[in-house]
Amino acid sequence: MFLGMEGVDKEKVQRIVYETSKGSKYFENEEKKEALLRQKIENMRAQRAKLSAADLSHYQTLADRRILELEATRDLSRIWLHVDMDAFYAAVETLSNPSLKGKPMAVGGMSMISTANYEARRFGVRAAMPGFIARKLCPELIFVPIDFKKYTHYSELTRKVFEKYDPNFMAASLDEAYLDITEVCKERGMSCGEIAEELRKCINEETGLTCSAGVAPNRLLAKVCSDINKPNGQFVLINDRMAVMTFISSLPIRKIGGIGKVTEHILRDAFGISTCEEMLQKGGLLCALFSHSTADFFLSVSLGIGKTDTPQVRSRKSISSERTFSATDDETLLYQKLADIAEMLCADMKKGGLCGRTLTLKLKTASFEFLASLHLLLAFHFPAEDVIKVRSRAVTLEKYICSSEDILKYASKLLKAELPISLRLMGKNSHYGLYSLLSEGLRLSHFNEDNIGAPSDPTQKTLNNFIVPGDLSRKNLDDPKSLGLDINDQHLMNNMEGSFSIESHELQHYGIRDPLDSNNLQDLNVHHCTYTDSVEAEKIHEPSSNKIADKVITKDMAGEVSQRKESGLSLPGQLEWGSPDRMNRVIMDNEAVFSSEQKDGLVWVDDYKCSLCGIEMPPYFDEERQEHSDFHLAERLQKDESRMDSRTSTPRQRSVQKDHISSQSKRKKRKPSPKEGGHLSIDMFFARSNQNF
DNA sequence: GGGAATAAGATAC
DNA sequence: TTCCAGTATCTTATTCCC
Repeated sequence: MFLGMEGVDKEKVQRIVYETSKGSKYFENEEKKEALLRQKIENMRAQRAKLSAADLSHYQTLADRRILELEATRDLSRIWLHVDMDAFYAAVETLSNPSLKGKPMAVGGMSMISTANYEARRFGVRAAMPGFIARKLCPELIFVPIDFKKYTHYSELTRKVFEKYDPNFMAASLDEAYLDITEVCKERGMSCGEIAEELRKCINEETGLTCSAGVAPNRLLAKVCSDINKPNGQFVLINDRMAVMTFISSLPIRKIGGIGKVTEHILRDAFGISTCEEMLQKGGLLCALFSHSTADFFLSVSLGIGKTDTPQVRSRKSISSERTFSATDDETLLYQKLADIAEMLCADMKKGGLCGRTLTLKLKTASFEFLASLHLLLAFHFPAEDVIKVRSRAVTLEKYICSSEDILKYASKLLKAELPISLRLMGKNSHYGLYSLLSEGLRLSHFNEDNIGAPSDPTQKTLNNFIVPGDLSRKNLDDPKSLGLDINDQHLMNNMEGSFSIESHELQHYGIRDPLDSNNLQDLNVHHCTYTDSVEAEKIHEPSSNKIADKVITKDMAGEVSQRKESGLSLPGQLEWGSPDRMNRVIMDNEAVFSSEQKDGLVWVDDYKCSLCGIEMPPYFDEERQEHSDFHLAERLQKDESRMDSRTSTPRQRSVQKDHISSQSKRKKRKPSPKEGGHLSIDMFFARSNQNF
């Protein structure tokens, strides 16, 4: 039974959650993800159907052998205790404000709640639920803001107690820990149940909080056990093989740490597996259709085998900070947010005494929006493309960094290379095709814990080692000009002494500018430059001493021109060779780069009917016609963009790909990723559980 | 082929 | 009214260089 779920009207909860979230971007995104999952399940079913009797027999033999091997590793010599604090954050808040006792309360805000007390859970309010939905479920719900300082304090109190029972206990989070109580049981001549009881009592005395405990021969099982008599209870699974097998056989797979919603769905719908016993019975099938490590995990789980060793101190591998905000494409704001995040990250780095050399920028983009002021345009329905997308861009530096200045410096370069996020076609009254940012995050990894703060010289070769000095075809991110940074960005880019470069396949993009690359638009928009300035800027970017690159540019550009002509797309790059009229227009409008009816293949049939969609618009609707044309172009570019996006993933790679198309490059073909319809790999789902349990 | 770097996707709390 | 977080970890896949 789920803790605190007694008396919950599940149907009512589901209906309210559905009605409240229906139509939101999040909801649409979830639906897309579910559709994708269904497709993957179908693929797995199809693969299963292809297996012959001989195949099945072969894999069953493999599974049987593996089961024997795993059985041989079963260790029943240790006693593990998993402690889980009951509704930790909420309980701490109630402790510091007793008037909350007995009232439905949640810790968090309107956008997200972290924990709900048991009174609130009876209304269906859960952790990781948006506050506004929680309030719909329970209008009298009291919201308490998160106060990590408080929780950390109480967490430390619990850890002092844990230490008495196992000095090497493993903290899984602020409110969870694993303890090996084998020795303490022996030393004090107490049963594991008695020790668990005493520990829980001690925690309650020290903190005033209650917790639940699970005792079992390994961590995987101990975790499952601590959930059984929650809250303020415990469950003991004795160290006996039969007891373990009986316990595990009827256990729903979802109760196992590492089997989440997706895995449960796959196992249930593709293989009819809902319990661990069924998982064991269908071991052959699992060996046939999953990777070795995944099948291994499934089999060991179904035998109730988990980790029993106390792992070496595992040091942290990365540290990150991210913030979500309301969707925006305001670059000044984005840089400001980035600066804030860099500050936060720096503070955390200093707290942990860490320095890292790989910086990763994470961007969450919102869907295309189609806003139009003209009612005529609203006659068309443009389905949103990708609803929410996460991009990450990383760079590995030669030196270790931890200061907010350094973090911001390199983070700004990464962000700059991504901007503008939006593919904008600004008409006078309309605003089409727009990506805006929902969140930014920064992560630092590759720590140098031995030499904190000091610039060091890692023995590993970095990409920088391969950059030939003076090879300007490789655009160095230390050169603000090479990224099209304007004066306003300079405040973010001082102290440019650090070496910072990017991979060669990406560099092509910088050396040879893609006429369709939005960064070009950025140059035009941000610099407010004239055509001449633009060409000058272009010259700076180009490898003046690199004849080969010059040739490539010519060839690629020519390829692009002919391609564009064939496809009927306009070519912003043509500005540099094209008609003076168009150049003037860019100088004047500074934004309507793409405007041209002919270029997107649109013709006004009989002078009033759009050849592409049939909408009728009289000749004197000048502006409307122009915008209508832009609209078709936006649609086309988006299709282009999403097609490229599904094949490659980064704008840089897209650009490179385009270059390759035109230059007939012999670059290797990429294997389809799982995203592109390949076999679903869920190894990663279990990596952590394998590690932890 | 191996190692390193990069990018994306997924899980858990 | 509000309209779905933040942090850490791991795997897979790809590309490049040695």
